[in-house]
Amino acid sequence: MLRFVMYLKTMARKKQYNEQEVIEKAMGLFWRNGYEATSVRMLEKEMGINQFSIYASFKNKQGVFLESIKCYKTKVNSIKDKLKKSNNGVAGIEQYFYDFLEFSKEDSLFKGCLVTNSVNEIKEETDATIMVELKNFANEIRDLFVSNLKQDDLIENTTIEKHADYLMNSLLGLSIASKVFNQQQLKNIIEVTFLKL
Amino acid sequence: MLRFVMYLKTMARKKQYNEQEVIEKAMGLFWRNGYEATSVRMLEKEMGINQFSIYASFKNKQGVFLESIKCYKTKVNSIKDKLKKSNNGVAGIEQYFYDFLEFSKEDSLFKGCLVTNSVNEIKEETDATIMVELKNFANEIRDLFVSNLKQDDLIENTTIEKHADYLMNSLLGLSIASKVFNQQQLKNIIEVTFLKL
DNA sequence: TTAATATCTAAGCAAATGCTTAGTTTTGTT
DNA sequence: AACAAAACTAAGCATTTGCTTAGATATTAA
Repeated sequence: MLRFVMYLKTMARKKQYNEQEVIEKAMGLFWRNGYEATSVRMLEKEMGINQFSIYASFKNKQGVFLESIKCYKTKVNSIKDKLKKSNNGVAGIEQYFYDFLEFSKEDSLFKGCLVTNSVNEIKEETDATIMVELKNFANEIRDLFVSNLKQDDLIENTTIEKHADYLMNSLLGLSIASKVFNQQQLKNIIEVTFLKL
Repeated sequence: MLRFVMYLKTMARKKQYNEQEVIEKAMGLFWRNGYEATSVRMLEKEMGINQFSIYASFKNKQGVFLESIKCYKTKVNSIKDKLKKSNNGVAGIEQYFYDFLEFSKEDSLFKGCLVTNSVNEIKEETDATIMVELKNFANEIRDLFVSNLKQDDLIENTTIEKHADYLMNSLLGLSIASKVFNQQQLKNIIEVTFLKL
């Protein structure tokens, strides 16, 4: 109550930007560029707002990055949800691989997975917060693999966890492979990965 | 001849460091830290020589990095040669996966593959030279996979190339997975990867 | 209209970046 | 012993880094 009154009392000029919108742009830059190689000046230009506003809204560069990861996660949700609802076992997982490739492509450039790229850059000791965030993300997808694997009778229950790890590894690989190999090779990779499942 | 005389004439003070030795130290730093996050001051300390010497020997930071990649390649040769001589098909490749994990481990920390890490950091447009270098490296290992796959009768000749891509993808994945998953999971990944080959 | 205050612009800060230079030291040749 | 020249030290360069601050502007409640 008191707080509400105080808010009204101190309410003044409105923000001229939408935090969600500018974070989406920041995310794109981090995705293309990586964390270290993205400077606050570059963020300014990309987000279209002044440094003051960046720091007012997100505290610091790491804050912008953490929000970008959150934003990335919600974007990934579109293909994650599809997998969640698929209910067709391994086939659904295979489709997820193709969906990921499409998702990570901008024009003809493959950007990989923002989270995977970050795992490579962030050093556990100095940025434990971010690393925990990243490991959680990987495990969320792994869990979806587990539940889809259970839908088929192809894989023994005892080896489902192993197969989930196997599939996560292939997916992580694809994040890098997409930057090095051509489209046909990427298709081959997915094909062979699921060949004997 | 003339050149030799000139060399003798201008011969003066000797270098107080061995270029190969200091590059090995630089490589270790890049491997642990990545390219962007490694500053010339850090290189100074790690290599144990002054900035002047760094620039005299390697031209610039990128020069140090390129030499580090070369150095990394010769280090990898130890396990690559083992694979080359193995002559036992898929089993030899599987052993290479384990050898790589051991090779990329420092104390209890997995550093991944320096080249793979770099692919993630370097953007094709700005650092084309390095990217070419990295793609070549990946293809060299891929070629070894091809020739080992041919040693077995397990895989049809028509699908050997596909399987080589598949294995390269798993290996790339392992470079990241080793930073996120535990030892048992890594073992599971390799096990399943080779289960039906 | 006016007072209060959140948000803006733009200039500025110290520190770190990659790289260079001036000047000293060490070495080999004469 | 004296000279020439490569290799050293250490200071310094311009630029960029992440972040802050002073002051102008806009918006709301009274």
